[in-house]
Amino acid sequence: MIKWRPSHLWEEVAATLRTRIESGQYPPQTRMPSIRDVMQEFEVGKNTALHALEHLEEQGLVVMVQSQGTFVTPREEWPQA
Amino acid sequence: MIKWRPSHLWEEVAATLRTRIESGQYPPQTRMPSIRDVMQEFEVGKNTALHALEHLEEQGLVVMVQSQGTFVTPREEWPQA
DNA sequence: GAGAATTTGTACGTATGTATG
DNA sequence: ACATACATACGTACAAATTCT
Repeated sequence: MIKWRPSHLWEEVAATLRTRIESGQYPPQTRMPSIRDVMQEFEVGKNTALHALEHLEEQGLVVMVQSQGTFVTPREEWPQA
Repeated sequence: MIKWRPSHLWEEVAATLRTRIESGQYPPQTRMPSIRDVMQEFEVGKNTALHALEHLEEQGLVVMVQSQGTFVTPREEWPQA
C-alpha cells in the first residue's frame, strides 16, 4: 500500500521531535506530546509513534514513564547536544 | 482477549533463549531460531518474538542481521556472563 | 472520593520492503 | 523465480497506573 519511501517514517518523526526539544519548544521537565498526539499530528500508526519516542529515550533526550507520559530530560543529561 | 498474566511474555521468551545460549545449546557464531521459529515454538505473536530477540541484542548476546538471521555473539563479547 | 479519560506498556495480527540464499 | 528472514508500518485490544473532571 505504500509506494516508495526514501527513508523511515519513525526516523523522520524522531528527528522532528528532537529538533523541537533542542529548540526549547518542549522544555526540560515538561511532558512531551503523547503517543496518541504523535499519531494524530504525523498521521502514523502507534508502533511508529512509539518507536520514535523510544528512539529519543535511547538517546537520553526523554524518559517515558508508564501511565504518566514522556518527559524531556534536563539539558545537563543530554548527549553532547 | 488475554486473561491475566503475572509477568511478561517477551521476558519469559528472552529468558528461555538466554538460558539456551549460555548453556551452549545455541553455540556462538551460529544462527538462532528465526522470529517465525520463536513464534511457533512459544506460540506468541511476531511482536513478542521480535521484542525478545531485540532484548537479547541489547544485552549483546546476539546480533540480528537483515535477511540473514540472528546470530549468537562470541563468548568474549558477552556481558559479565 | 468516584468515575472517566489519558498514557505508557504489552500483545496479537497483517502487509509490505529489502536483502539473502 | 522462489522461499527465507529481518525491518518497517499499519491496526486493534487490553492492563495498570495516573490524571483530570
